[in-house]
Amino acid sequence: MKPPNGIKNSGAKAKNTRERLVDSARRLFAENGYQKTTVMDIARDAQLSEAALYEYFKGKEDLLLAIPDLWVSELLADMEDQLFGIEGAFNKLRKYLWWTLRRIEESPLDAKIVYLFLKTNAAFMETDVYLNVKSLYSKLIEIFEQGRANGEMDPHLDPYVARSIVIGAIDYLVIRWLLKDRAYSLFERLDEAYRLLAKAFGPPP
Amino acid sequence: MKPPNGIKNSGAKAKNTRERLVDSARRLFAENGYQKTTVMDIARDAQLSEAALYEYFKGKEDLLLAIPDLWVSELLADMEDQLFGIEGAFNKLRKYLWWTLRRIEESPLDAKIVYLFLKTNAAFMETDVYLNVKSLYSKLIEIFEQGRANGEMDPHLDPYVARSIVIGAIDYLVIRWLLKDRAYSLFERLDEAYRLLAKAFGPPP
DNA sequence: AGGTTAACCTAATGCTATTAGGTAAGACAA
DNA sequence: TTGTCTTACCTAATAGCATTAGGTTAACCT
Repeated sequence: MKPPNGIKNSGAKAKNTRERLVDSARRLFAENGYQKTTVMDIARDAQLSEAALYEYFKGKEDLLLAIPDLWVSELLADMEDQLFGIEGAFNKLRKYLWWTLRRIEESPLDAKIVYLFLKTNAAFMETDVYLNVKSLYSKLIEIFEQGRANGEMDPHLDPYVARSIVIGAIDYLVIRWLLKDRAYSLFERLDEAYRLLAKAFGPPP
Repeated sequence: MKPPNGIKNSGAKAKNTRERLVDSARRLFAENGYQKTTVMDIARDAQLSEAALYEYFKGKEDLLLAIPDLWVSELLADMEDQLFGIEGAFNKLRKYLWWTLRRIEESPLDAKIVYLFLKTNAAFMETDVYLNVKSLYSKLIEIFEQGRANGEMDPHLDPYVARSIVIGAIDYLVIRWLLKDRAYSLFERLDEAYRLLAKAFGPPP
C-alpha cells in the first residue's frame, strides 16, 4: 500500500501531513493519555516515520500544545458571532454558558486535551493559544460590566470575581464529565446552575 | 557522611525511609513537575539507590499518588473539628471556605500535587485518597441540605449543583494562585466571592 | 551457630524521545 | 540536458530513564 521508497509530498500536500499528525496525536492523546502515547504510535498512525514528525514539531510537548490551535481560534470567532445582537447582560451570560457547553460537547477530543492536559500546564499559559483563551474569558468581564452599568446586575458586583465563579463552574462540570467518560449529558443540571448564578449576580433583594 | 556499605535501617527506621522518599518526591515534583523529575533525582535526594525506591513503591506514578495521603486524611479529621459547634448553614459554609483556603496556603506543596497533577488524573479517582476527598466534598452537601431544611437557604436549591459551584470556584482560585507562583494572597477576593455565593444560595427575593 | 529476613546495593535491560546522516524526486537555472 | 537546490521523507544510531535481576550485609530468631 505504502510505496517502499515512498512518493514524496510537495507544497500543498505537506500542510496535509502536518494536519494528519495533529489529528493522530489528538485522537491518541485523548484515548490513551499523553504519557502512554509514544511518538512512534503517533507517527505510525499518521503513516510516517518518527524522524519526519520532528520536521513539523520540535518535540512531543510542542505537538501537544499545537493540537487545540484551530479549535480555540474557531471558538473565538464564533463567540462574537453568537453573542451578536443579544440584548441584556443576563441573556448574554445565558447564551455564553449554553454555547460553551455545546461547543465542548461537539469537540470532546479537543476539550479533553485542553481541560485535562493543558489547563494545569504552566507551559500552556505562555502559548498564543492561551491568548485566545483569555479573550474568551474577557468577554465575561464585558458582560458583567455591562450588567452592572445598566442596572440589571448588582451595582457592587466585582466582574473578576464573578468571572472566577462562572469559569470555575464550567471547568468543574466539564472535567467531571470528561473523567466520567461523557456518560451523561453535559446540560443535565445547567438550568439550575444558571438560576443560581443569575441570583448571585442580580441586584440585591 | 554516608557509610560506603551503608548502615542498614531496620524496623522503625524503614518507615522513616518511606517518609523521606515521599518528602523528596513531593518537593521535587512540586518544584520541577512530574515529568521533568526523574526517579534518580528522587532517590538521590532521599540518599538512596533507585532500586531501593522500588521496595517502597510500585513505580513513579504510585509514588505520586502516595504523596497526599497524609495531608488529605489530616484535612478530613480537622474539618469535622473545625465545623463542630458552628450554628447555621451559612456560617458553616463560610468556615468551610476560609478553612479550606488556609489549609491550602499552609501546604502549598501538597496542594500543588493535588490540584495540578492529580485532580485531572483518572487513576487518582480510583485511590483511597480520593475517597477522603469525596468525604470533604460531601460535607458541603450536608450543609446545603441543612440550609434548605431550616429555611436559611433557597427551598429549591439543588445541593449537588450548589456544591459544583463552590468546588469549581475554589479549584479555579487555587489553580490560578498556584500557576502564578503564589505571588498574591489566596484570600484576596474571598469576601466578595462568599458574598456572591451566599446571595446565590439564599432564599429568593 | 545456622538460617531467615529486612534494607539496601550495583549493574543490567528495555523502552522511548530525539538526532545524525542520509536519499529520492521534483523545481529551476544555465 | 545536466547539474544544483530544496522538500519531504527515510533508516539507523544515541542517550536518557523507568524498571528489574541478582546480589550483599547485618540484625534478628530459634
